[in-house]
Amino acid sequence: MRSNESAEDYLETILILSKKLPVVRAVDIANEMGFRKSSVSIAMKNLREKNHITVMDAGYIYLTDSGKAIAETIYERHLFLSAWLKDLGVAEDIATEDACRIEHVISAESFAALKKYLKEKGYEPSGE
Amino acid sequence: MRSNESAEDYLETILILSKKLPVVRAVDIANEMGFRKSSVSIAMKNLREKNHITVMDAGYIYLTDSGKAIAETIYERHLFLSAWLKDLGVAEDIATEDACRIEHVISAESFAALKKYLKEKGYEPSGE
DNA sequence: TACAGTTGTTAGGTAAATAAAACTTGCGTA
DNA sequence: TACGCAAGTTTTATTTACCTAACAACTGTA
Repeated sequence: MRSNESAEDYLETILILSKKLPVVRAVDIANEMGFRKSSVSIAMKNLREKNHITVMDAGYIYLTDSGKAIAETIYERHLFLSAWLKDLGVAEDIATEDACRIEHVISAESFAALKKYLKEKGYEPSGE
Repeated sequence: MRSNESAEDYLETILILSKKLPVVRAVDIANEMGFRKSSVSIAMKNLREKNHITVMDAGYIYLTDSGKAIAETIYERHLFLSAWLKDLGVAEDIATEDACRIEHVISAESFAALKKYLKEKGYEPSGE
């Protein structure tokens, strides 16, 4: 249903992997997300055409400014949303799963309101 | 992306229309959701095959017990989620749009936690 | 050098959800 | 009765996102 949920997920995964690995390749993304290499290959072609990533000759994938902006927006939502759910008493794994879905559909306005609320409560998510 | 988001939306719309109209027809659903009659016709066929609705000879659409259960679950989430967002200071129209999306992706566990939180704050959504 | 393993791409296919177009059916009214 | 409109269905097409299978290119090692 959602417009760019798939692309957002790939970009977020690239951001997360780039924090863990020296370089990010298509196969790393496939392993992380549980998709086939062919699916990742096509997704990377789409992200390249939209100028959200650049791919080196060796196959190393880097976020462009626009790709990084999207990835960081989604990742920040993920951190705050999972924190909010854990704050409500939800188990960590379920909070994480829900954050993975809600992060793609919540509006900027609603997220800003949640972030303000959490910050007033003194919460600052790790990983920021 | 989600498994049943489309079916859930149709069922919720049927529930809401049944509160407003004496009978619910496919064309009413099409008008309410902004989809074509053909799309609704195919969606109703799918809901019929899953026994979530029954359709009278005159074209009147009724929820079965299973269809009503799904519709009421989603609609309850809608009411609480939009209330939560308004409580956080989000404008009503945006809170409603966000609730329409989040209601399909939040887990039962997380929703129960939010509901408990809102009830402790004394909130009881209208329309329940 | 030859072979095996890894990586990435391409081609073709499937499923879900919606749209467009053409059709049937039924109803009301002139 | 005949016309016209509203409602519903069917068929075909499109888009998105995934799959499998086949293959090319590179790397390391025997």
